[in-house]
Amino acid sequence: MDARRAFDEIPDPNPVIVTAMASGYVRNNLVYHSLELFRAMIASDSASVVDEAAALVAFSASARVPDRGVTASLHALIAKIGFERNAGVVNTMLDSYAKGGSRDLEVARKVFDTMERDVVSWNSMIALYAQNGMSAEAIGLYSKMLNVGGGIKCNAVALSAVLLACAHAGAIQTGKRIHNQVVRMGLEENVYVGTSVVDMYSKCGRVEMASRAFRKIKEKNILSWSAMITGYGMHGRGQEALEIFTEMKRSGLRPNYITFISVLAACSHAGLLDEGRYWYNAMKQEFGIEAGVEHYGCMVDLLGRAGCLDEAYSLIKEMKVKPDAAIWGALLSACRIHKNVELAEMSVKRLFELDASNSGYYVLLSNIYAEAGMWKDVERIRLLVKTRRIEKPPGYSSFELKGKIYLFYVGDKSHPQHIEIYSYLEKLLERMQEAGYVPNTGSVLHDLDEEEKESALRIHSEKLAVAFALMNSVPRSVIHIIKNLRVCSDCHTAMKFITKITEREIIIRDLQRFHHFKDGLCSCRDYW
DNA sequence: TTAGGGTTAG
Repeated sequence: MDARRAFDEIPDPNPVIVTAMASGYVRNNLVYHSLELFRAMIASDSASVVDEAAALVAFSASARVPDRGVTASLHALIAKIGFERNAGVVNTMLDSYAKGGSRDLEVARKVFDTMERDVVSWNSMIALYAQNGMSAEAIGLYSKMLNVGGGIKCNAVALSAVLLACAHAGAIQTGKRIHNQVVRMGLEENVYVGTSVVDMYSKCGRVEMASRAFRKIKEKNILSWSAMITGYGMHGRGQEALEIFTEMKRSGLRPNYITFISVLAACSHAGLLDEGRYWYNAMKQEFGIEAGVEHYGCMVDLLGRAGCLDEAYSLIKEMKVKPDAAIWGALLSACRIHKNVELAEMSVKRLFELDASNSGYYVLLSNIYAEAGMWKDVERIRLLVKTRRIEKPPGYSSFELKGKIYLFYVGDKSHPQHIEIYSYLEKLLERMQEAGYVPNTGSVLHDLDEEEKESALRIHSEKLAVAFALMNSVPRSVIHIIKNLRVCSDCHTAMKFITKITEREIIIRDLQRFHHFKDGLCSCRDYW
């Protein structure tokens, strides 16, 4: 590096020069070299020569390395040289605690609570919560900022951070409130805020609102377009996703690695087999983008679900990158749809070599055996789960009522209204069965007798959440449910009957995509 | 010759 040679020739570099050198390292991703300079400063006890700028550069460097020790020694240094009240320096430290490898949000919060906060401090803390999936904390802190923030007003940065939290939680009511604030502040055209609004509405099930917000963004960048493509894709509206993609290219923007993940995922959700194949090839030939593991994942999913299991398997075999668990998982999932036990067993073998701790794969394989009536193998998998001490993340569904998020776990009885919810659900099930609903017991894991299987299905979290929503929401309003796993096929069928009987619209976001249930039909046309 | 916070996939 030329800069380093020049730096070494300076006999007694002052802090300005040291800082410039360190910052050069950070820009070139040579973070450790940068930190080395600051370590030397700390060690030589020359704290007096470290100025504010140097401390800022040091912390932004430490935010990029997984070394909590560095952040901690810098933390000690700023106290020593009297920068602990300097908002600029402390804000950067706050960020480095949470963004460095330690992901130490608790320490970050402690720093936040004791510092003299300015608008950047609030925004950083809200963003850190939002980026780490702690939506309730992010939304709560945003409200706190407006109420007790000592006159701090929200700005574009706070809005995009809190919108991310709403998107993650599927908090449509809060999201709409924030959107109103965006409109009042005239920030609809802002590319950061606008893109966040698009993302929020997409992930809260309102793709039309997302589209309207998208049109208002003045200078759309690649992220705005990708967000809109993803939005249509998640809702199974593959053709519209492709139209946006075409429009993006016409506007002069070049699609990148992530854009193609959005495009291929959209094809996969909508079952657009030919289009998916076409864009997969064009990605390399026309745009020079080498397929990454995520693109292969989309293609295996697309081919597999369309029933081209052999082609999906061949694609995996010819991959230039090492297939990861998600790839074999996509094939396994396709094996379930097309009831291919043999290929499923092979996929699982490869899966367990990569990641034997993920409960999802055991459940999937067990379901495949169960649907094939191979109960002995189901039992074998259950034992494996036990002996390997595999922990299942509990399945839950959530529903937002008057701005508050209610969570329902499988068989949940913790809700104060649970007796009413269960009896409401019983009555609903009776009416559904009169209308022709037959519980699909094939999706039950355990080797239970038929009656037991039926009662196991009744208490799935999405059914509980929908019952609660029907009991408490405004009549005729659309019901939004967020689920942390995939919807099972019985719940999918049940929702269709529920919309028919109650004449209500239900939108469920699961781990993969959206299902819009209306008048006894689902937007996915049962392709999922 | 230096300086803190925000948006896209799965």
